[in-house]
Amino acid sequence: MASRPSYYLTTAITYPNAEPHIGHAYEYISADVMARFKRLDGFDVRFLTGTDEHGQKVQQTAEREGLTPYELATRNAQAIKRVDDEVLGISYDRFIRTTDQDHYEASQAIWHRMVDAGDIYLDKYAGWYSVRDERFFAEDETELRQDGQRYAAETQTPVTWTEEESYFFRLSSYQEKLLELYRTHPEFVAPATRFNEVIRFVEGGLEDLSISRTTFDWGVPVPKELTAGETDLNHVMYVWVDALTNYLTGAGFPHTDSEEFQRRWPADLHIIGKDISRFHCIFWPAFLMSAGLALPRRVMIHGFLHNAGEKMSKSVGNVVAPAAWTQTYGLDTVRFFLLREFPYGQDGSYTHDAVVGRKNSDLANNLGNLAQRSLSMIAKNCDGAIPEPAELLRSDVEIIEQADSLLALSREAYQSQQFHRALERTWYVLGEANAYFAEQAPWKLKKTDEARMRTVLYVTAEVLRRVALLIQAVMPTSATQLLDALGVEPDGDAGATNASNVGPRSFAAFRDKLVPGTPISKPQPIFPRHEEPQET
RNA sequence: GGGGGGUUAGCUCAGUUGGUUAGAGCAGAGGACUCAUAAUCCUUUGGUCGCGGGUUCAAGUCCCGCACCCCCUACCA
Repeated sequence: MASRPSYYLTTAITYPNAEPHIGHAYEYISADVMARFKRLDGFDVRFLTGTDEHGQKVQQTAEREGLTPYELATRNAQAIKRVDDEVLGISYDRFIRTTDQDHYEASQAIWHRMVDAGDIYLDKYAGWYSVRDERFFAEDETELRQDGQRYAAETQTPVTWTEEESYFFRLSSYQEKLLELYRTHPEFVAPATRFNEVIRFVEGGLEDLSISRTTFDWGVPVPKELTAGETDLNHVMYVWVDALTNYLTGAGFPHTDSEEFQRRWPADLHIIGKDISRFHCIFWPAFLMSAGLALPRRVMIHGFLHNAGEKMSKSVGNVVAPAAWTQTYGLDTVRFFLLREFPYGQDGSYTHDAVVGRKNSDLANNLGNLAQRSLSMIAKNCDGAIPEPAELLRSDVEIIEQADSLLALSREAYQSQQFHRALERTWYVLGEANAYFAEQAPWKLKKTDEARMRTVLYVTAEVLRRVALLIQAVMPTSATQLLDALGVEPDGDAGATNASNVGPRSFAAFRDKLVPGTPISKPQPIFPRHEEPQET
């Protein structure tokens, strides 16, 4: 167990102020696929997801609804967890809440470390504040109008000069260190276009960062022993200090000597959306450098999903709930579609026709039908058991070798989260397998050369087994059904836990072979075509 | 305003350091087969590579200009 390499990955934690939509599901699913793939590949995986519950908005919403902030956060966190559990089948190892007790300890501990490093100081945050927008604007983002009042150019709201006591983090002193990090670790952020934006931003100069608030109290308190003698005000941490630290909490911080922390930190992968790349690619490594902690190995920034090219928004009314999709198309289809259709890291535009196209063409026709036709022939013509192959011919060896190549190719693609590449190549091989099957025409061989027929059916089943192993991460339920249908010994859980590290359904068994004589049952279609609901 | 990216078949996109007749999938057309989920296989229609110049023996691929589209330009999560 301990000898297996660790793989620690995280999603962003969600701010629980709205129902999760398909864009959230995209992040959870892609991280889940990554986690399952690594577990199936023998890694000791830890997969963290959860909710970011502090901040002024939660506090205000709670007040409006007559709840305490914690009650509101709990209610909404449960709604998100329910989507993970009941709608999307997310195999997280811990659902972390930033209100968890150990997270308070972790947040205060990293703050302590940054103070010890001399990177935190008390000052005043001053700027043009818009009460209506609840945010500050820079001088050049405002305009003085005829009425003598200053307005925010972006939102047209009046602003007033406001000074507020705040602790600051010496971000400015990390500019060169960050650039050095980017230079020496080109794999630290992907995709490259996002990374370039980050680099250019840092090159443009960094100002110190305000990292505490005194105007509300729903947050992790800055330890009193650290503020004594400096201020009488109660400071809570700026939410991003608290939020980012969840990744450390999930690894056992602040117990840096613990076996858990030693094993899990640094994280191998943070999966995030493009809206929060700055926090993860600039602030986060700077905080960690200050705290004397190792940096995560990679930040992967996924794109946003658009509904038929339009941004999802409540006002337009085109927001898709994950459950609406899984009910319409099926969970495995949704998972497959999201990873196959869009290059990970780019924005994607979905339509009903696009989902149905993938479901019918890729799943039902190319994969489902190949399984159904080959397994049906085995059930009817081979005494209902995996047949014994005769000597393999060149064409047999070639298709087996193509299937074989998919493991290395998938590993490489997953290593850089190029999910679509792995799937694209897998379906190319399935196309080759369909051509092989048609060319060999086992239904004709049945009348002329039964031994050859058995060989063709065996080879086809063997290709299907390897494909099924690999796609467990993407479509755990369907792939499990396919492996069942192929008579592969039941084992593991399609990557849901480390129980999938070894055994006949792990990647360790990729080059094993189907055992002739293993009985199979009469096949049932695993990937049905899409049926439009009856119009009435 | 400044910086960056994009514009290739009906649709979604690949196109390496410039080099022979510009590719894939889906959709469309024709044929084959009948094991299979009206699935599969074979063949095939379809592109002035946004527009205009330029460099070069040779440009989708480099340079300049133009037109649209998108992203970034710090403290809302």
